Amino acid sequence: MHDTESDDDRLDRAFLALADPVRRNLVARLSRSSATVNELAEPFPMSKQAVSRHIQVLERAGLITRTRDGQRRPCHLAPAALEELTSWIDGYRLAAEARYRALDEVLAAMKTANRPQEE
Amino acid sequence: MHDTESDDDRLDRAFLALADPVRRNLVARLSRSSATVNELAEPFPMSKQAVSRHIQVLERAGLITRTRDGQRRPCHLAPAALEELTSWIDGYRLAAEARYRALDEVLAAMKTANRPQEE
DNA sequence: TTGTTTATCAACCAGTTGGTTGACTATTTA
DNA sequence: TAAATAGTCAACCAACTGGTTGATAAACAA
Repeated sequence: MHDTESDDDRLDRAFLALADPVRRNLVARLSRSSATVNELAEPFPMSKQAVSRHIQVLERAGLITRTRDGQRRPCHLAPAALEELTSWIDGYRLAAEARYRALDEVLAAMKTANRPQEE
Repeated sequence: MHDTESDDDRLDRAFLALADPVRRNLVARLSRSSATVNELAEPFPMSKQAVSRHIQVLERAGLITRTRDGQRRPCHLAPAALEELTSWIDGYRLAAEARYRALDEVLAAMKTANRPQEE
């Protein structure tokens, strides 16, 4: 299923999944322990169906996995998927920071070169 | 400006901003160097207005800043905002990983306790 | 001043998201 | 078997996204 899905699609779904306070709250909750739909839905002032759909969004994004335990469908956080996101972000963040540091050095060097005789 | 905005709102905007391949491409481009709207729009098969709006989404999310240079409005990546996102994710990722490691140890201990005489 | 370049604003439209309620499946329990 | 529990599916609706085109503002250049 979904053999031909691009990295872009995966990142789209993952970042979109995190762009909602309810779903981020679910991620936070699941980082403490796995939980069922009912357990996850309980704190929220909305229908269980709405929470179930939020869970599906997280699952399709690969951020959580689900197992079967009788009639329950426990949800488990998928740390590896979270790690992919931080890796993506950090690649560009570190490149930009390195560039800014290099620019600072150039500016510092120019400043020194312009006033070689000062203190 | 915007004194009464919650962390949730900021994270909503930032993750939503990254949940689009065009905007992620802009982030990647800006990690190499700052650039104007025209420069950023050039590679995309869409109107300059559409790219301008993507840039506004990134700016409102705090992921980029803009300066003025005559009639140009150069865009610059904001590494600190990216770092906030990785921090948020990593907090929960590391908690989950630690919990899973602890569970592995419990399971390993139970296995050993059940078969104390087996090698 | 006149015209060119850079960038944004406004109106419009198709598709998606996030909530609702009601019906349904599947599993467990009496 | 019948009834309760866990969860999903389907239809509906308001709000938002992401693209379009046309008009506009602001800074340069002639």
